[in-house]
Amino acid sequence: MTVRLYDSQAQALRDFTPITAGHVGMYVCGPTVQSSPHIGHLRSALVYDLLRRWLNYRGFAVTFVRNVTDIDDKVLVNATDNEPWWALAYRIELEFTAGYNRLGILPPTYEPRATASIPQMQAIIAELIERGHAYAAADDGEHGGDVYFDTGSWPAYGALTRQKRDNMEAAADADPRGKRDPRDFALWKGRKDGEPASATWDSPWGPGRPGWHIECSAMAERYLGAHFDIHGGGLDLRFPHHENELAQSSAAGHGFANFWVHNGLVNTGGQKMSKSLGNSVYAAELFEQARPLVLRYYLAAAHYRSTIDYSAGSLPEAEAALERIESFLARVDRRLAGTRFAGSGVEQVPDAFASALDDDLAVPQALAVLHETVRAGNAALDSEDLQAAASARSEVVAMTEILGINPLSPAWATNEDTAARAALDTLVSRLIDDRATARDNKDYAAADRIRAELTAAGITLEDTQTGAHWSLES
RNA sequence: GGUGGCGUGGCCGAGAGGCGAGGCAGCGGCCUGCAAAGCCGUCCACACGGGUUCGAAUCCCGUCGCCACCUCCA
Repeated sequence: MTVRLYDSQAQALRDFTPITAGHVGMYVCGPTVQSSPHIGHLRSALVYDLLRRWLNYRGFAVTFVRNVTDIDDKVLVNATDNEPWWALAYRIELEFTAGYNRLGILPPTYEPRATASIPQMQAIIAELIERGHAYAAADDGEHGGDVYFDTGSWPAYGALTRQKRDNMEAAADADPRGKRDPRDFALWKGRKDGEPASATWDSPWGPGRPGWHIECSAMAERYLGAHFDIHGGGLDLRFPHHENELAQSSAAGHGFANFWVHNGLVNTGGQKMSKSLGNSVYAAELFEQARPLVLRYYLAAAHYRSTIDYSAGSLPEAEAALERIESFLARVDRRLAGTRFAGSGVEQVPDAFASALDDDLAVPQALAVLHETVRAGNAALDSEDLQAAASARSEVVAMTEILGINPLSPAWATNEDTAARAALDTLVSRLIDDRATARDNKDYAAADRIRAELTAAGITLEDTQTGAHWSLES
């Protein structure tokens, strides 16, 4: 039962062995809080939530760090006179947190903001200058204060994405400022005219702010140590962000990440989402279209490394698949109520499910096991094999619990599930009784009229051995 | 120019040398007063052309098409 993970740096599956037995340190690049969360952000966070839950289940104590990049070019650009950068950053951060919560994504062990680790960033920069891998740009009176990483001084530069420095497109840099080489990247950005004092920190190289890449290096090391187990993030961060993190941390003499994990992106219409195409799918509209549980199921269902192509039909399909699981659980609990099988026993996960997740978090195969168990459970109910039905039930609960999609979990309950539902039940039950009477009298016309009325109102009836059952059409 | 990925049945989406993943939709049957739900069956796919092999969707070579990264991006 060894967990295997695909390490993007090795470009291969590797057996996962933690640096410290029984413990896992995991760093995931969180969002730059510059604009509202979209479907891709949700997927990324969810992927690492699943990995974390699985490592947890496998007995590892996981220290999970996901940062908030609250100071960066984009944050400053999107700030306005009415909303300073720090207010914007916090407002957006709250949107992300709300989205994560709704999807049942567990809060990280630590969620550091970049602005709270400036001294740690400066310490790494100083170390890099000391070792000859970084330089302060020549002060031409305009560009003073910048510090750059000297990519030419680090032969391993390009190791993560297997690119040779000589082959890198270098001309795209519109503003080389004080760089010695266009491929060098900023560790420290000297304050520019017009930048707010609140976004400026003192440093040995003059006032300014940190570069994006150094933020993650510093926060990862601050909370997990110089050598930790897993570094995750979106595939699009591989280069330059992660390549740069790796270069600067290694050049500073730190072991850094043992495994690099990258999640696939979410496309729409076969293309990546971008502001210029205007095809971004934001979290807010997704939550309008589907229950959070459905959204979680949908985003978790594809393998974490594959690209998902989101389309209008995606969520209804996920809804249908999920309803199979939900209706089985409802059905089995109804049947088992009052029997000696009620209240499931040991909730264990089938071996096939566990080995699927051990194998590079193969959620699709794990879901196949889940659906097969649901079918077996339904078949057991059909044949009145309550023992088998009860064991299918406990397996289903255990599996969905690990994936965070247990429909019975209180996390998914809404307020309308309580008071309003009870009131509705009183009314619907009366109609169901009337219909039962009609059916007893073979007055099917009257019975069907009642059912049609309920259907029109969005209520579905199911006749079962224990009488008619109603549910709201979702 | 460099780096990486993808092309699977009506749709979504796994797999990765020999047993028809799973879901959705469709069709047939069972059940039902009729439905619904459920179960059983059915729909035997892997871009194209070569090759290796007893056997290839899976490996090799080539071709075509699509995408991503190399510039801010989960």
